[in-house]
Amino acid sequence: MPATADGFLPTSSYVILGLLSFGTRLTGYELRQWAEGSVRFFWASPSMSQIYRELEKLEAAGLVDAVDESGDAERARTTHGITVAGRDELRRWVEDAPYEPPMIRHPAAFRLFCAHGADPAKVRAMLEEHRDWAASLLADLAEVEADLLGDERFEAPARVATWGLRFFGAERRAIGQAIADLADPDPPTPEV
Amino acid sequence: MPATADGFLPTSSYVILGLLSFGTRLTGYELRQWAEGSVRFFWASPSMSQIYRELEKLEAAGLVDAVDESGDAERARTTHGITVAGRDELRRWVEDAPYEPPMIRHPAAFRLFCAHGADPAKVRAMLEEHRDWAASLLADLAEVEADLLGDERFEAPARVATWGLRFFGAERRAIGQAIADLADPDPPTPEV
DNA sequence: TGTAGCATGTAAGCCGTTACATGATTGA
DNA sequence: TCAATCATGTAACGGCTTACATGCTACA
Repeated sequence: MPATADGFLPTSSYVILGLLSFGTRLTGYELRQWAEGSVRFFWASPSMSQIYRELEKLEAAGLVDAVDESGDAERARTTHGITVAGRDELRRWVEDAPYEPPMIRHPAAFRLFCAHGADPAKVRAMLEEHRDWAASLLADLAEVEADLLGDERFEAPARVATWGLRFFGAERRAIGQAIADLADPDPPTPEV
Repeated sequence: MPATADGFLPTSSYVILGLLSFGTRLTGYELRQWAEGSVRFFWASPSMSQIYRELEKLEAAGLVDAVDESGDAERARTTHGITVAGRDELRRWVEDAPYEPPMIRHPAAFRLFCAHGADPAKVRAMLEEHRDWAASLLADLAEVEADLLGDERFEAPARVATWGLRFFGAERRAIGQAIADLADPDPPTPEV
C-alpha cells in the first residue's frame, strides 16, 4: 500500500485524506474547490484529473469510501468519505512522517536574481505584479481565517491560516522593500 | 526551441543560464554546488542528472557552449559557458515572461492543518524541527548575503538574498508564534 | 590505504499537468 | 437560449527524482 520508500503515501494522498478528515462527504469536484479554498495557500492544489486518480487509489486501499448519490437524476455524483483506516493513516503521517522542509518555487525572486543587464522598468513591473498577487492572496486568506475562527472543528486549519497571514504578510512587506531598494540606488535597507 | 506553450523554456533551463550568466565557466558538478549555495533558497535546485540533461539541451539549442578541459589528466572535465544567444534568451525571460506566482509545498504547515486528533506532543516536535530548519537556513542565507554584498557583479542576487532574509525571518517568527499558540490553550495571538 | 570529494552519466519510474471528451443543471 | 457551473473521466506527455553505475584525485 505505501507507495514511497519511507513507508508513507505521496503527500497528494494526504491532501485528499486531510480534506475529507473534517467529516463532510465530498465529490471530486468539491474536493477541488475545498483545496482551492484552503490547501492552496501552502500546497499546490491538485488538478481535477489528479484528484480522481487519487480517489480511485485511496478507495482501492480502503482509506476512502465512495457512494453513488446520483439518485434519479441523470447527472453522475459520487461522494467520498474517509474510512477509519484512512483516519489512522492520516494520523500516522501527521505524527510520524520524517520532517521535510518546504519547497519553494519562486519565479519572481529568481527573475530578480538574474536581473543584471535587464531593463529596470520591466523588472520593476514584474515585482509590482508579484506584490499585487501577494496582496490579493492575503485578502483571500484573511477571509478564510475569519471563516475558520470560532468553529472548534477548524481549530487546526485556523492556526495554519494565522501562520499563513504572518508569512505572506512578511512577503508582501519584503517585496515592497525590494521595489523601494530598486528605486533608490545603492543602499539596501538595513533591519532584518 | 522553446519547449513550453508560452514560448519560453522550462524554468530549470533558466536556472542553468542564470548561474552561468555571472561569467564563470562551470562543470555540471560545480553548477550543482552553485545552485545549492544560491538558487535553492527560492527554487528547488535540480538534481545532477537533471543538470546534465539540461546542459545537453541548452548546448544543442546554442544557448550554452561546452569545452573539454580534461587536459592530460584522465579525469573528465567539461566546462560550460553562456553564449550571446543564451544571454539574450535569459534577458527575454526576465523581462517578458508572463508572471507566475510562487508555488509552495509546505509539509509542516499541511501536517498542522490535519493535526486535529493527533498527539499534540508529536505535532509540537514536528513544528520545532521546522523552526530549527528555518533558523539554519537563515544562518546560511546570512552568510550568502555577506559574500554577495560589496561585489557589484552580484548586486541582483544580493537583493534577492536580502529579500529572502526578511521572508524566512518572518517564517521563523511565525512558526515560533504557532508553537506558542499551541501551548497556550485558546487565544491565537492577534497582531497581523 | 581508504574515504571523501570530483565528475559524468543511464534507466526507470512517479507525479502531475494539459488537452481532449462528454454531458447535465441552473440561472440570466 | 446561451453561458457558467457541476461532474467525471481518458490520453499523452513533460519534468524531475531516485537508484544505479563508473572511475579519478586529494588528503588524512
